[in-house]
Amino acid sequence: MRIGELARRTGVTTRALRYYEEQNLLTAERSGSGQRHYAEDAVDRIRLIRRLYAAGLGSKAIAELTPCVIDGKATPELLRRLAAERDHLDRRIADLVHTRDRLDSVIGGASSAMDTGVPCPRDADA
Amino acid sequence: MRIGELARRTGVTTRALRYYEEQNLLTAERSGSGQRHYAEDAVDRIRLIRRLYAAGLGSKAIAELTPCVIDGKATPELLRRLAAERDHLDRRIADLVHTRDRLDSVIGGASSAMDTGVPCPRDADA
DNA sequence: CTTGCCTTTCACGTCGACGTCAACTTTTAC
DNA sequence: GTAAAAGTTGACGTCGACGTGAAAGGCAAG
Repeated sequence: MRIGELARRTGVTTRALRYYEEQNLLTAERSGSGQRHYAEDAVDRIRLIRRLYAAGLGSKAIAELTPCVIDGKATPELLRRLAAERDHLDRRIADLVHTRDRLDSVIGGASSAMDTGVPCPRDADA
Repeated sequence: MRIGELARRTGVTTRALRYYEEQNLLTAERSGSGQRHYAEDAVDRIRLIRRLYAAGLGSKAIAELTPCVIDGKATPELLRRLAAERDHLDRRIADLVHTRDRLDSVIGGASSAMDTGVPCPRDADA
């Protein structure tokens, strides 16, 4: 398929697809006239890339990690890298959960302040 | 206290503190010569700001929300806003947890691929 | 052949949260 | 009194993941 169809099927713009290729996240066959042609599994690959972006990884990290996932070439180094990213992600999640809880308490305080007309208590913990 | 001490006590740079003021997230008294002077509770306020940034909010959203948290002026509108941000955050957390699990399975696949010498299986679900 | 959509590369624009000089004034320490 | 340290405003730089034309060539339909 050509770039337009891949874009429609994945929901990402053609600009993004060319950008991914520029960042070595994606490769494509070229027809004689220079047009990109993708195989079916490109769709899955895009999905993988999008998930890794969603995980907070940058294009550089993704470029280093995808060969492992795609080709199964898991060097110990890459495994360490993956584990490191996983830990990173874990901490981000914990942070966000903490923040959500704080936000909840803020909401609680604000609600009761509205009910009672009394300013909500200030921040206490770290 | 002046800006340098506040910076040391909060761990954010003076540049960031001036930026926060520019974005109306923070106010300061001025001495005759124009230097900023902060009260003790500025430290807590910075922490609040940092948490909201960590929650993925932008300066604009924070500027709209902090008056509520600080002054207890919780209008129904602001409460709606807070609740909306909370839900947003909730979804982000769920996404990240999902991604982490996917990353775990990738790690699992890569490990076994290393052990068995067999390429890891391709992506299956959405 | 031409119309019209798709594709190509090039290259500057964007947005947000600051970093990083620069040029100066104020405060502090000796 | 003087030098170092810390403060001020102003303005341009950064980084990342694209957006957004521009100028040109490619491809099937009538």
